Amino acid sequence: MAIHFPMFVFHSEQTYGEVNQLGGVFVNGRPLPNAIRLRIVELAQLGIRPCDISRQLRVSHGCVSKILARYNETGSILPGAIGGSKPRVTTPNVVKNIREYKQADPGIFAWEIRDRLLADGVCDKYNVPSVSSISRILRNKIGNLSQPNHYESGKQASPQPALPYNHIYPYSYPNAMSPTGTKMGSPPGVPSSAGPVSISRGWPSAHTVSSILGIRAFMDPTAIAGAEGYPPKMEDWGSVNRATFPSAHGVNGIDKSAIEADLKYPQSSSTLSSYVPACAYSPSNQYGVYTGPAGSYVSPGHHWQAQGTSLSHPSSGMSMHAGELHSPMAFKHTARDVDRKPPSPLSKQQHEALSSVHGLSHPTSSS
DNA sequence: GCCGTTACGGTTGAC
DNA sequence: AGGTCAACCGTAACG
Repeated sequence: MAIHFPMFVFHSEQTYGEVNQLGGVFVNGRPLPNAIRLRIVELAQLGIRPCDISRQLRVSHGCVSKILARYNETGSILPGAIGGSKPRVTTPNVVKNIREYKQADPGIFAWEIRDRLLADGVCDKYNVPSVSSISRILRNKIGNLSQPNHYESGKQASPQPALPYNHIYPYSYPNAMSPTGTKMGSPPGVPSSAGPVSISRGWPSAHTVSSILGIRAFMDPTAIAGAEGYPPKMEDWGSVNRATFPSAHGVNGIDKSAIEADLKYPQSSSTLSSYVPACAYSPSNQYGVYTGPAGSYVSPGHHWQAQGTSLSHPSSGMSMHAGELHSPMAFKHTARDVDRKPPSPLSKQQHEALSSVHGLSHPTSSS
């Protein structure tokens, strides 16, 4: 077979990505959209084989394998935390102590804090933060104590992170819909200034979930800001896991709002916790949808809706409703496969699952 | 043909 | 402010 060059897709709609051997669109270095991840797990739970899922969703089998393995292990469909580094000296305990010192004496100097960390035995001479690190901690993690932010106030009460890593990290999806439903006009990589919320970075992507799924939320300031308005802190990574997720809301059932939240902020929404427990999350993992002609994972304008199957994790008993993945993928051969050689007798449910993926729209095959 | 694993080129974000 | 680096990503290829 011919050598396959990943095609670089760049749309007039300001989306881009590459096309894999299966015709699916992906963005190198970035996780698949949660919608796809969810679909993978969903189909697997219907008994559809990974190889078929791979073909159906046009995701490499290695990726399907990885996502399913992770799901089986952690119960989470979400990708891991991307980027950052584990704190070397800025441990939660150190931050906590610094906060206390600062609260007790708002005028305290960084060097005094440093001395106190040593004196109190919080740190030893080998791991005590530098003065500059302390300054950064004060600036970035503690901020103005007279105006405690949600994150800190929320976190303070608990030794565990209240949230996973990234609930509010908006990418500026070039083709993402603005809160008003209008397309963002910013070119890739250029933070949009149109919205009330400053988008920290541009994320040119063909995976704009918003366009695939019609999710507005990536650009929705209120959604982006979430309840906290602050990103979770990296130092909590180590303890961020399913056990740390509050299960208050989670009745093992994830409803549409949860899915939407998921799509918006992959790991952060507490509503997600029941099925995305394991995320140590990087704020940035979400991008959207695959709009490339080759990929066309989801038809723009559709909203992700919970209407189909429910997802349950064997080990946790969690379940979720999967939204329908509107994917005008070209299932030329998949339809054939199903017709000709069902991998195994598919149940009616399985057929429905597949057809929900297949038959949505025409293969655009515009690539 | 299926699937687990891994090299690779890429992104991310705390330090 | 900007570079570093270790985390992650999905694909492609191998066995």
